[in-house]
Amino acid sequence: MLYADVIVDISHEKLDRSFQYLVPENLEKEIRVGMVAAIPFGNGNRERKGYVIGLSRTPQFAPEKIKPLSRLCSGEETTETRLVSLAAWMRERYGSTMVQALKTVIPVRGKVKPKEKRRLYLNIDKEEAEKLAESMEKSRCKARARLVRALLKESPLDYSRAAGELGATSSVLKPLVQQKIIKVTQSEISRVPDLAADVTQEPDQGLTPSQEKALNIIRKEWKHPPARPVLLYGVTGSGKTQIYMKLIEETVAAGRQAIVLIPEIALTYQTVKRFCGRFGNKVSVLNSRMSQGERYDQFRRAKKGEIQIIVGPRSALFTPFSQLGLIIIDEEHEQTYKSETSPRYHAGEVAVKRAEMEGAKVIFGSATPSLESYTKAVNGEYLLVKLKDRYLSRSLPEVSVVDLREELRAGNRSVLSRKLEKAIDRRLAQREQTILFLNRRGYAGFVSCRSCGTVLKCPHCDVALSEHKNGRMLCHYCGYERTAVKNCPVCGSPYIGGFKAGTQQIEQVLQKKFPGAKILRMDYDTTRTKGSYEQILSSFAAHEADILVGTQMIVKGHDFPDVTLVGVVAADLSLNAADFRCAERTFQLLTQAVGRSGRGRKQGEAVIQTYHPDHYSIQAAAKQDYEKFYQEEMGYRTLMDYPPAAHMLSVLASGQDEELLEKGIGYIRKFAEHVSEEQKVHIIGPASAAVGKINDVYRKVLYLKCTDEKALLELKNKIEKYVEINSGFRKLYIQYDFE
DNA sequence: AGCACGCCGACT
DNA sequence: GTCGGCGTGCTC
Repeated sequence: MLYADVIVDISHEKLDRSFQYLVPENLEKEIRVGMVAAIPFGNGNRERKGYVIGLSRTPQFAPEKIKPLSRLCSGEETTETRLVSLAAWMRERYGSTMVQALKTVIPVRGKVKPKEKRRLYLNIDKEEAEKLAESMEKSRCKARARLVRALLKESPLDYSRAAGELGATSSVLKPLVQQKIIKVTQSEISRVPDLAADVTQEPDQGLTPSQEKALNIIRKEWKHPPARPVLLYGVTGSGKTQIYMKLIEETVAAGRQAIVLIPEIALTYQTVKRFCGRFGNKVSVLNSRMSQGERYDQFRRAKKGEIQIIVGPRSALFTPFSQLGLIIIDEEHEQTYKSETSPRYHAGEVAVKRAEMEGAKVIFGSATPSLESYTKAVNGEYLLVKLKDRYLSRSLPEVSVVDLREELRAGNRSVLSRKLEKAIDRRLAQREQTILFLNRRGYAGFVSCRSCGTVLKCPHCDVALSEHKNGRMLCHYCGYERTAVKNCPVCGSPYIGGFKAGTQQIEQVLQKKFPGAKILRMDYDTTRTKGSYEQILSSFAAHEADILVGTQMIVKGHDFPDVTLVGVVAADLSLNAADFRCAERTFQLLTQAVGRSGRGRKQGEAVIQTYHPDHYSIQAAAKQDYEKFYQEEMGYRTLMDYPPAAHMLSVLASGQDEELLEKGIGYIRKFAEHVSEEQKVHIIGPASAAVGKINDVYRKVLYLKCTDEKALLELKNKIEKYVEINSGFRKLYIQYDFE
């Protein structure tokens, strides 16, 4: 007896789980996970569509009550079935529930009603309706009367409003419709977002010889299977986007579709503009501020073939194109490609998998490839294509590194070194623009005691509180708030205060030093409202200000031709994070920041301020030398058994009962030790997670390192089973994450 | 979502 | 008693 786990294709939260069906013997050989099946559902055994998400030999439900499924719908593969099998692969690869995986892959099966809006009309004239309502009130048809009265006041009436405010359930509505008193229409309301109104037609400018050369290498690789994914490594400003566009054009011309992933839509406003300009109504854009419904509409348009290209963040990867031909992952090294919620998938990996399933090609692009991708390229798993020249042979900026310790010794206590200050002054005199980059958000960051080192923390979340302008202390996780302290709560010292290096301070310092300069600030505070990103960026691009001060968000993918100076205020801020990838992140941020300078006709300059001028990530970034950085960093990863030298799995357990949590994760450790005896698995922890407590839920983490990826995956599966079988883990929530 | 079941008020 | 509206709960 073979049973199939099926998710019913009805959008309702209560049905958001699987149901078991018996597989008829003649279908046993044919059925696969991911197929769509017709199933009898509910009391009336109405036929429904369902996704097969699992197969097993054991019934989870009273066997006599399990109905057989009627038939398999699609012999041939459809977009949906492929996406469902992709979800099945993700479930296995990243360790999540099938429902979670399916939800990420086939979105918007939930509260938001799909595309159409149901509306109710009165089908009889008003007098008649008035009489009818009266007679209904007299008889006991109160709910019906309510509905008719509402329709007398307002016609048409939204079905959602009728169902919500008036409590008109189907058993109220249905008889009225049958008696032809009320008419229901299903009008389609398309929520097509207004693409950047100021899109300008971008002509095909033609390619430089080095771009042409890179294109030919890619075309050649893709001509003959197996077509490997391509890692396009091009220095900042080398014109990767033009290569993407050419490849997209060819894909669309061949009757296939393309997905372009970018880190965060709002950050690459200019990129979006360029795509819209080049491809017009063939392209659609998804962004993270869009509602679920808007997103759903775009997916539906893609499915119907109304668009050929989609540009969007991570989730755009699951656009249901029927003939997917190309997936581009721009700024491939970005952290946003890794999902923060279960399944904790990496868009790059999933892209390769989806492409493999659908016969599409993948291209990764970056000026600072992640160590993972570059290693794969070095090993020949990806094809490495280099773009070494800047577009139109503009040269890279001149970079200098300033030792902040020296500055202090020389008596300069300002956040601006003498060198940086002079450089800004020169730019102002020449009417050129400056970008100052600070890798920190908010006003003052954490507050610490200069005498004993105590840091003020949130009592619920175990993270440092940040001081805000109004003098209050805030927790950025749970919103806990308290007043500022005058004395250290531990040693009583009055020397307690913030680490003064926020964007606001820098703005104030600049204002004082250069009273005539126009300054723009861009950070989480100034970009909270819709459209403010675009406003600030276009204002700066139009040279309406001389200096732009901001956090990481300003260093990504913008072209400001008048910027000839980039200053990194404190490179150490990202270098001292408690994370094995902090050197990589620092190198990436610095390289990208430096690359913002001198993208126009004039030669650019960059100044990096730091307390660690000799660190290899800073040195390599200053010289824009990726190879050098890669060698150094890979040495460190290999020495420490960190990815990509080894593979690492983190097991995050969380729960409200701290004691139970400690016990549970201890058992997992013991189990892992026991199971992996023969393999060389290093187990680290358990330790408190980076954020040890969120909203009074404790979190502990266990790290498992192993050079053999398959062995680690197997170990994860075993732990998953172990946790499932033992009821002691019922009150703990376990998440898996391949780093 | 859509169907059956059972409660409850009104009328024979 | 009986009829029928209307809320509730379940669906492998």
